[in-house]
Amino acid sequence: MRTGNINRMQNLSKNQQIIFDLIDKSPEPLKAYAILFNVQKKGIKAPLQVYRALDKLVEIGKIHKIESRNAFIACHNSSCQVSKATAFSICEICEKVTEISSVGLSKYLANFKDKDGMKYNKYNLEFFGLCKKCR
Amino acid sequence: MRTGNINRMQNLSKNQQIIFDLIDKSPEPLKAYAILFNVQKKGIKAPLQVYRALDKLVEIGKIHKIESRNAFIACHNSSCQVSKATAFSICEICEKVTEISSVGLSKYLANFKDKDGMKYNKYNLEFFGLCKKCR
DNA sequence: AACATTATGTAATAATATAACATTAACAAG
DNA sequence: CTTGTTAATGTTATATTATTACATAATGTT
Repeated sequence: MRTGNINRMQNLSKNQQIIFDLIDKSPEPLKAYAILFNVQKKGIKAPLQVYRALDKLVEIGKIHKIESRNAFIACHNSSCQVSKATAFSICEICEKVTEISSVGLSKYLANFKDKDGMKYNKYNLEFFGLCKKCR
Repeated sequence: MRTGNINRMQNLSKNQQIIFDLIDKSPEPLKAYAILFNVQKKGIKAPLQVYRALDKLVEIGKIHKIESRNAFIACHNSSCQVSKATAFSICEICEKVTEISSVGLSKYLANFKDKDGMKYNKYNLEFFGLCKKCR
C-alpha cells in the first residue's frame, strides 16, 4: 500500500482503466475499433493497445466478449471476478445485450454432463430473440 | 421431380454442395479462407462465393458456425433442419469440437425464462474444457 | 414469354485481429 | 538499492475475417 498508483491497486493499468471506463459507461457493447477511435485522444493510438487491454480485461472478468457480435460489455454480475461462465440475451432487432445472472441456469450448466460424462466448468451461452421494446 | 438436377432437389446449389461436402468430410471445423483455398481448384475463386454459400448453409441448418473460433462444422444432429438451438463442446488444447445433442439440455434452454419472463427459441452454447485425449 | 427469385462472378475494400520487435514500469529477492 | 523477473506499453507492419457494389446467369412460376 506504499504506491500512490490507485490504478495498480485495482489491478488495472492505465490503458486497461481507460478502456474499461469507456466500456463500463456504454449502454451497449462496443467493438474494438469503436473503442480505438474513442480513446485516441487519450493517447491509445494502435489496435494492438486496445486488444491487449481487452484481452486482460476479459481474462480478469471485468468485461465479456459477445462472440456473435465481436463486441465487449462490462461484467454486470458483481459476483464473477473471473469469467468462466457467461450467458447473455441479445435482441435481434435493436442489438441490446443483457447479461443473464440466473443461479438456476448457471447451476444447470455447471453440472451438465455430455454423453461421455464430461463436465465443463467454462461456457458461453448467447440467447437470441426480441427484447421487450422490440416485440 | 422433373428436373435432372439432383443438387437442387437437395436444395443445394453447385457452390453450396462443394462447400458443404468439404465441411462434412472434415474432422474439424473449417475456417472460411481454409475453405476458399481448398475449393479454388473447383472454380470457387473469391471469398464472397464462400461466404455466400456458408450463409445459406447456416440458414438451412446444414452447418453451424462456431462463433468463438470463426469456423464451421457440419450439423451432426440429424433432427435439426433449421438450426436455432445449438450446443458444442470445445477442447481448449486440441480444438476438437463436438456438437452436443441432449434432449435435457435443449428442453431446459428452450424453456428458460429470464428475469422478465422472456423466453428465447434461439441460442448458441459453447462449452470449453479438455477432451478425453487431452486430459 | 414474362416475371421474380436465387445463385454466381469479379473487383475492391472494410472490419477484425495478430506478429515481431523495442522499450519502459512495477515489483520481489538478495 | 540494484539485479532479475514479469507485466505493460509503443510502434510498424501485416494477417485474417467479412462485406459492398455492381454485373450476369440460372431457376422457378405464372
